[in-house]
Amino acid sequence: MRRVRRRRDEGLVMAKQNNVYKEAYNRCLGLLAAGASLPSEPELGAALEVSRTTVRSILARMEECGLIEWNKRSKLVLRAPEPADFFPEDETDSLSQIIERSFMRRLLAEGAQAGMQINELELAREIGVGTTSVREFLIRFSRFGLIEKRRNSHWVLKGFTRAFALELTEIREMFELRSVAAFAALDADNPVWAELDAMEVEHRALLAEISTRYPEFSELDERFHRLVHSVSRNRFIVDFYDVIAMIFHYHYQWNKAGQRARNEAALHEHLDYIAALKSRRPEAIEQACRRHLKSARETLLASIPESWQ
Amino acid sequence: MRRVRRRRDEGLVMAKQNNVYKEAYNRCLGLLAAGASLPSEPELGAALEVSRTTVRSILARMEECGLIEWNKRSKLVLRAPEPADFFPEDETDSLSQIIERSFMRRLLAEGAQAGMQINELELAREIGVGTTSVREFLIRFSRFGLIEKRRNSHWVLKGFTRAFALELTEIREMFELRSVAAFAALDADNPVWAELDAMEVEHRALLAEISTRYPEFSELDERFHRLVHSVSRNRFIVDFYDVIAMIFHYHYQWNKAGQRARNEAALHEHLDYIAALKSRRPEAIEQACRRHLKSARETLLASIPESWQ
DNA sequence: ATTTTGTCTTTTATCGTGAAAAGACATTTT
DNA sequence: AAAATGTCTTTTCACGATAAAAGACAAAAT
Repeated sequence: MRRVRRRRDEGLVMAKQNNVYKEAYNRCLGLLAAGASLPSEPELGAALEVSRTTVRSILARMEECGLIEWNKRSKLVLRAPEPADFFPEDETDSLSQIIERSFMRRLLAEGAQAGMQINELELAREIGVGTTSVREFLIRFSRFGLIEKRRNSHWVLKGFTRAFALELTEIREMFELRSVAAFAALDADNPVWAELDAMEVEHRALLAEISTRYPEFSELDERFHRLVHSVSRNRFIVDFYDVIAMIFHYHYQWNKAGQRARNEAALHEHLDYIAALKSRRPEAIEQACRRHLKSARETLLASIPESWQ
Repeated sequence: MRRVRRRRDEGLVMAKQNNVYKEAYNRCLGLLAAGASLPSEPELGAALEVSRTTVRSILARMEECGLIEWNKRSKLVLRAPEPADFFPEDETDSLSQIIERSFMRRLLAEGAQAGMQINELELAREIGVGTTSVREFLIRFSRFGLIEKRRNSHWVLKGFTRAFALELTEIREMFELRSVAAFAALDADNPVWAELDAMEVEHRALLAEISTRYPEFSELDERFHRLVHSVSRNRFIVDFYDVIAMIFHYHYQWNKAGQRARNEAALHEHLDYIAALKSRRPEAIEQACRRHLKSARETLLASIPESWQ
């Protein structure tokens, strides 16, 4: 079943979605509430992380919508933004996000078997995008070790198996143990200590309201481990966390059973881990690190459906 | 300066180079000498690792050139191939090889500075290929940790610096030590031992004629270390050797000074390393491994021009 | 003298297209 | 019956084209 190509207002086939503009526009609506007028174009560009070209498109539409009065340097706020002013969320996603989500849904929904062929053209048609974007996504995705290319031919799914999880966690443990070893040797005035303190506060705050806020743990978990890995000062270790984060991100999506209890336990482990780091005692650090990684590995292994083993 | 687009014989702009066919054709010429007639199409396809479609194109041209007489199942060899029968080497390279070579030449020749911008369009024009191929190459190349993408914008060169070499070798040493630890625990009937024995013979043969054959060491070195890493049975460790191999491949190209002496020393280290592995004594293995990796690291560090530090 | 704005150019992201290469299936041969 | 061949379909690879987004630079404003 072939999906109809999406078209732009003008009626012609699009070459590129203006999602950067739409996403930045939505974020800029948040800035409107902050003051009576907006800063200069370069300042806005820096704040929104887009070019001045995009900033000017945003300002032009804000004027059209009666949100601001724009005259050269003066950008007076006329009214607060309403829900209707925002672009719909699905128009602000980048193509690669759309493709990634579709691809992962497919992978997890069908219980995709190892050895299965992946067809670029079919994927592109199903998602409703060009083949180039799908190809580029698959090339980027291949570093996660889940797919492999046959020259001049299809991709092969290696499968999210128990073996994959074990290989992944083996590397994770090597890298994290190496990183925490460097942690203890850090100067007392290294800004990482302040970041660690701030994170400890966040952990305690989340733990205090765990019954309602437990879904927020996933994001905090990633930030905590990225902080630890950053201490290694090794780009390969830092980059490898992308693989872990990706797997855990989808892991959290497909395995919600017992999530609250798991997150609460992990929070306690993190607090022990942080205390050990602050003690600067290598043996205590290694022990806390190993304990947490062991339970993280077990959680991951338990989440893999039997049928994929 | 813009290079003229290459064109096909028919005079139209090409969509795809038929380099798979040309490269397989050249290899098939080697098979002609072997016997009085060629095997079946599927067998040829398996031998050359191409589809039957390509095999049939090859046979058609071989008949045209008077190399064989082809009638259904019978493919009689009429004459031995001459140098003129081969396609020129530069027509058999895949686009990604062409792009990689050009890119690396640029990187090494200009003494490319860290922080330098990389422009897809400019690269594509300079090499004489489409932007899509360059984009795909850069995405694949990014996993080597030498370049980084700015969203919706250019790539940034991080530079082949001393820091890069240290980060790379740090991981390499972790991975290789982990792999050799698994080596000692291997069953006596594991085929890896036979491979190791065969490699020891190759090492001794190369060492015996080192004064003339020393350039062959590079390839043997890669095979030896890949064998070691394969024992880890971890895809991330195995795949990481691609990064090392890539760096060392170009390292050998830009630093030929003292190559003979370096290769001879490395051969001796490998032989010690192999002897240690065969002894199955963990301490001996670790010691031999560390010693070799240390000198490999020093060689790599010494090869980095001062100006890139 | 900076910073900001207006205007214009260049590059990136994405598409549709077409030849090369792979693959599927019916027919023929051993 | 199994393998090989002939024929046709589908997919991959690579291109040029075009809107979106970034970026460059001169003119204007503080």
